[in-house]
Amino acid sequence: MIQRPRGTRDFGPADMARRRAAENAMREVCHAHGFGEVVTPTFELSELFTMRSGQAIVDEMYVFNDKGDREMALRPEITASVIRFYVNDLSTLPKPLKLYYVGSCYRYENPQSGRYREFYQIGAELIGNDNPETDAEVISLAVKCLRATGLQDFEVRIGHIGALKSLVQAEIGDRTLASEVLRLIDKAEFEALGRLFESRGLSGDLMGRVRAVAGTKGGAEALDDIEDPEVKAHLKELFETLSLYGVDDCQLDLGIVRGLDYYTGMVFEIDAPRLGAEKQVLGGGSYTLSELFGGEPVFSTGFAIGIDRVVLALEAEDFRPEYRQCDAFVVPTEDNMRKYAFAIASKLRAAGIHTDVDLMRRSMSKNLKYAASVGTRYAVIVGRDEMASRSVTLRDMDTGEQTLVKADFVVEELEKLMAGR
RNA sequence: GCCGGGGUGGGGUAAUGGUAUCCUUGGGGACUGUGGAUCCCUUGACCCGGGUUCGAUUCCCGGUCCCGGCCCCA
Repeated sequence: MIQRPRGTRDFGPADMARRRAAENAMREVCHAHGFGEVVTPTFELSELFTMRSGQAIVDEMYVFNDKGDREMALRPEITASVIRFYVNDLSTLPKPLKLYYVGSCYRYENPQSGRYREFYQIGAELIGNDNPETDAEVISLAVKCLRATGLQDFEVRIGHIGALKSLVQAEIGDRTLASEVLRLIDKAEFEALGRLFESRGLSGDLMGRVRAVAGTKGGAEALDDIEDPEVKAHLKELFETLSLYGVDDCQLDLGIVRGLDYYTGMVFEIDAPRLGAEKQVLGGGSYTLSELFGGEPVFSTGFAIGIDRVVLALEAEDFRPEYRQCDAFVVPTEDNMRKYAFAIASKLRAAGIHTDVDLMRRSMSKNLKYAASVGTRYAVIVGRDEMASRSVTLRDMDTGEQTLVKADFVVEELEKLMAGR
């Protein structure tokens, strides 16, 4: 037996029905917001990702040399590919350019709850601006995607890198040191931060100001505590616009740095508290990447949702839609009725009704048992009597109620019955 | 990379230093127009490798995978 690779999963029909339901709900919301789908390669030149995130991430990527000795990597995320695509081919499209994507990503990490080596993301990028209404559009899209899946229990935290970045970079000339400080702030490791400040002879006064800014969090009322006037005005307008979109209950959290150098303004994260250690289901913010890949500088705002974690969170909320393989199962009562059964099945299928028919040459009772065990809603029984009157018997598998209907109207009758339930 | 807990048919389980229990599921049959029942038959398992032993599924070591946590999280 061949084992499945570590950190990967197989999904059966019932799992996929649930996953696709969540995915399709989110796709619909993206389209409703005017975002168009893009697909980019599953693997890229590994340079694309190291340019963005540094050489260190090679350890956490699936990297390999292809037969032409090019260094490739399975994508660990999709934003870089989308921006590469934009810079290469889409940069002359009218702005704002609104793109979304769905796909698998790969990271060589140790699997645990909600963390896999192959996982699935849906994300969106709005290319062209970083003003408050753009941020609101993107956050609102993110929240509505999650709501559309049926998820109820999640927390939106919104921050702005500008506040900390400008403070730290203005006070610390050394860029490396500054980004180290930002990293520790992101981790909320204030003891380590204190030690760093001490060893590098930085003033305790700055430390206090950093802590004050990073500790600025709370509901919309906390917006008044923001010192940086530009950040305050930006976030105030953002929160107001979000409210117009019906997105309230967002938390302000200026401690979010998202561990990255390339975010430039608003950053946001969404957690599903019912999940375990890996409870973040979404991360995003505004950034500039295009010039890194050789394009004109342009602001983008985007996010990525971890589909796997959304599905886990839905399960934690006991949201498990019923899965039905088929709506109708055509049952011949005896062997010489099988051809009639195929004709009826064909008619139902042509009408788009999810239909199964006996292929095992089983007896009527075994067929009914099979139809019940796979959760079919209606058995369509065809036999000598039905054929004689050009009819079929529809049996509701839950109630046992049966009706004889003309074969010519079987589609309409079934649709009527299904709509009535 | 590190730590803890696990690994018996497809799923769920029991026992055991002498190759394995029960339930469920799958396949078939009886039955023959509602038995979606009932009865019968049947397929199918000790994660992998090494060690100890006359003999290992059981004990020991290593690996692997799963579950959870740390680190990390673009």
